[in-house]
Amino acid sequence: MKQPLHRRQPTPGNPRVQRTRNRVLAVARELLPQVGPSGLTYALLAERADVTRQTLYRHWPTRAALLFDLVLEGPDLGTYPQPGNDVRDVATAWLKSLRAGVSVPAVRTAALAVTAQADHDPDSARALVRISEDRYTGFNQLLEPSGIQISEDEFTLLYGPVLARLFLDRGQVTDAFIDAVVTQWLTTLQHADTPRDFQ
Amino acid sequence: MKQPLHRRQPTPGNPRVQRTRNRVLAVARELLPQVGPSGLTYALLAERADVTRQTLYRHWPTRAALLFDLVLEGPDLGTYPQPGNDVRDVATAWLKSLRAGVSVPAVRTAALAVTAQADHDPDSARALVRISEDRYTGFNQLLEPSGIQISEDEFTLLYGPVLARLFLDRGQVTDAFIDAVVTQWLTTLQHADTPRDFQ
Amino acid sequence: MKQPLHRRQPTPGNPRVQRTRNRVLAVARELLPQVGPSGLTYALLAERADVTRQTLYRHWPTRAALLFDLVLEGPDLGTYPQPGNDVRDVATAWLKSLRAGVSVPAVRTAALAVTAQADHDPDSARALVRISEDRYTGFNQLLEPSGIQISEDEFTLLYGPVLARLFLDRGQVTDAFIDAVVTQWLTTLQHADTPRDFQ
Amino acid sequence: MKQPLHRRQPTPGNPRVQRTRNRVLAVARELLPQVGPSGLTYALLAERADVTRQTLYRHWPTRAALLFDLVLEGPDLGTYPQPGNDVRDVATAWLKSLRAGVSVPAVRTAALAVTAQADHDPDSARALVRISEDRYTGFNQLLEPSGIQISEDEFTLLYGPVLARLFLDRGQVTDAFIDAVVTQWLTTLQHADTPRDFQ
DNA sequence: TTATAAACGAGACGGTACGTCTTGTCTTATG
DNA sequence: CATAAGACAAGACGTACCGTCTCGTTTATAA
Repeated sequence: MKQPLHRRQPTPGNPRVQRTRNRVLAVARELLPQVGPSGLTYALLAERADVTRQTLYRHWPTRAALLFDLVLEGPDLGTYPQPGNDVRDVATAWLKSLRAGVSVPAVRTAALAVTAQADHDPDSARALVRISEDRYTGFNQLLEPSGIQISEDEFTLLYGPVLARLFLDRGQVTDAFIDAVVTQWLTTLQHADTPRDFQ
Repeated sequence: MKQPLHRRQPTPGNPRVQRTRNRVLAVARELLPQVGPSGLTYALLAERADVTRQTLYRHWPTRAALLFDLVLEGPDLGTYPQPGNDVRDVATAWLKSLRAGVSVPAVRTAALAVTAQADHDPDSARALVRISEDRYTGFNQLLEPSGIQISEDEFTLLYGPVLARLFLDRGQVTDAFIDAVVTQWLTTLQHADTPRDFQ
Repeated sequence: MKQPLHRRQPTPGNPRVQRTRNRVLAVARELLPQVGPSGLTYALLAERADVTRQTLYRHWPTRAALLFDLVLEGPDLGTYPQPGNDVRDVATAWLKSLRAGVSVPAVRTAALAVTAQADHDPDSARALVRISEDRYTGFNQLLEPSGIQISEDEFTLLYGPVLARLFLDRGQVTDAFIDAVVTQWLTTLQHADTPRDFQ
Repeated sequence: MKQPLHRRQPTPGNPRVQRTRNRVLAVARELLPQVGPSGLTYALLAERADVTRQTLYRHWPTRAALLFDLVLEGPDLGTYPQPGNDVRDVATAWLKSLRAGVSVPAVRTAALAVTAQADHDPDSARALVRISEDRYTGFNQLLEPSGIQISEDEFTLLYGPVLARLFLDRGQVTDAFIDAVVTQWLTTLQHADTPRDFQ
């Protein structure tokens, strides 16, 4: 739990630095689902990535920093949802994209690890909040063509059931389930007066 | 990650054993929120509980086993929801009880830790599923006077937003938010035909 | 190294006590050469001899005590040397008997273990001296028919090379080597005046 | 008894390594006679030498390895015997040097410990044999000016009584005793034909 | 093209925790 | 009521990982 000394991190511009960084992250992504969050030690990662432990510390002074990068720089999923004016279509596409993202093992494991330690690690907590907000903002951007913007509470009503099913129930998220979520969620939007914040 | 040898655990009947067990769990509950899941080492716990590490291993051969006990034998919350025939009242009371339970720091931390390692530890995964099912069954029992029974999908629609708000958004769950969740959820129930499973 | 509490030892007369004692010693004799002196733990011995560790502690409060018994109550070798008036014959027979005794693995191992800790364990030192004196006295008794009695120094000159060869060189003690030792030793006796002590 | 993994040992050239190594050996030499062979735990040694246990394991993966170093790198005794052409003088001087060497408590204790476990530890056995052979070779080198070379059996006849007296009888080795040993030993040499091997 | 700064490899080290083992004592239940 | 079964404290074992600190060597950028 001791905070490591904050040394100067490698300059991101340097091509050698990028090479090292990308190689390590790739290996980490491959390794994480195999060995689990607690098994992804710097010792193992250094050995597999053909790098010195020292190099890892230079790039990611904290294990949390490494996990952030794994979550944030998840592999491109290609099917990023497009903006649209049909709210149902946008919400459905977005939930499916969320489902896809969380299904990538490395991202999934890293995200859960960050969440678990967020209560006792301010950095992790900050990262988590930032990710949440990014998601929220991004979704509202997708909704712009429809002229509708939703509140944070409504946003939670949308994605909450999906993530709960995946992480907590450890069950499948079928297309039917997504449909049900969206259907229910739309009724709420229709019933709501403006402003629709539940304070 | 190596699975420790499964030695014979202390006989639960023995009063000496119970004394030790309770004392350790109490100390663990106190310690966990302070030091975080990774900080709750057997070394520290042994020292604080005035017990040998060996004794800890006898009682909980795996760290996961200890975490289970922390989650399952959470402190009594007193306000356990009562069965009733008003679905809205039952659901609201149940969500508030869930909120209360997850607000106990030790339970909260332990639950998150178990969740995080469930992907790579079958024991944790099993425990998680069992907890989920217990919650589901318990809720339906509360609903019995109303003559209504809900599906697992509907159950997820109910509690998903609340836990997502707590764990992922790391935001507050206000009474108003709970009301909104329940209200939306009730519309789904009313719209649904029988059977209401979303397959 | 802590000196164990000295509890009351079992009464040697009790047949049950003897049964236990003999069984344990037999198992220990079998075990010792297999696992080595440091591997002969009370835990292992108790398990193999179907006895509680407590019982072992009652019989031999100290590990050294157990080793003594193993050395002193070595198995009967049958060919114990007979007294005689031919000094060469007696000495040769005695050396061969010594060689035989030390070749019993359990005795050999136990004796070496006792020797090694004699410097730091007064009990072991005392036991060692006693064994030495017994051997010395016994040998002189064998010599009585010949009318010759030897000094301790002369005794050491006789058996010293044999034990050195066995324990330190870790080489074979052939009959020819024993003959050479005895021959050389006899010249010393003949040259010596009376008293033949080298002070 | 399980053979510890043989990891790479520190590079002997490194001055930092030598510093550590020498400091530890010095402390061990001081400690060994005080606490005995079984009391010289890595835990104690690490504490006293202001070194981590891990460092000890890096340098001496086996306790036996440490003991070897203690025996082999015994402190210089200064009075190492000189070659000569008077066999009696050389033998006497060599025995006195042997007596001196074995009187150094640390060497004495370490040597006995190695001997005791030689039966069950091949490494110790090998080390013991090597030490024996070194002594034998060294003695014959001292004898070179005299034109005489002795067999291993004759060598054992020389040093056997001295070490037996010291280790087994636990008695004093006086100058007179050494004289007696040498005198007897010389008669054997004179009587012997060439070659003087007792096969 | 060469200096000069950085990133990196190699590896020793102090710490801390792990999971296991043995020891000697003490407690509990049982026959 | 004595004894086995076994829980416990104490502490060593051998291992693993962490975070730091040299000290050389390689690589990239700037002079």
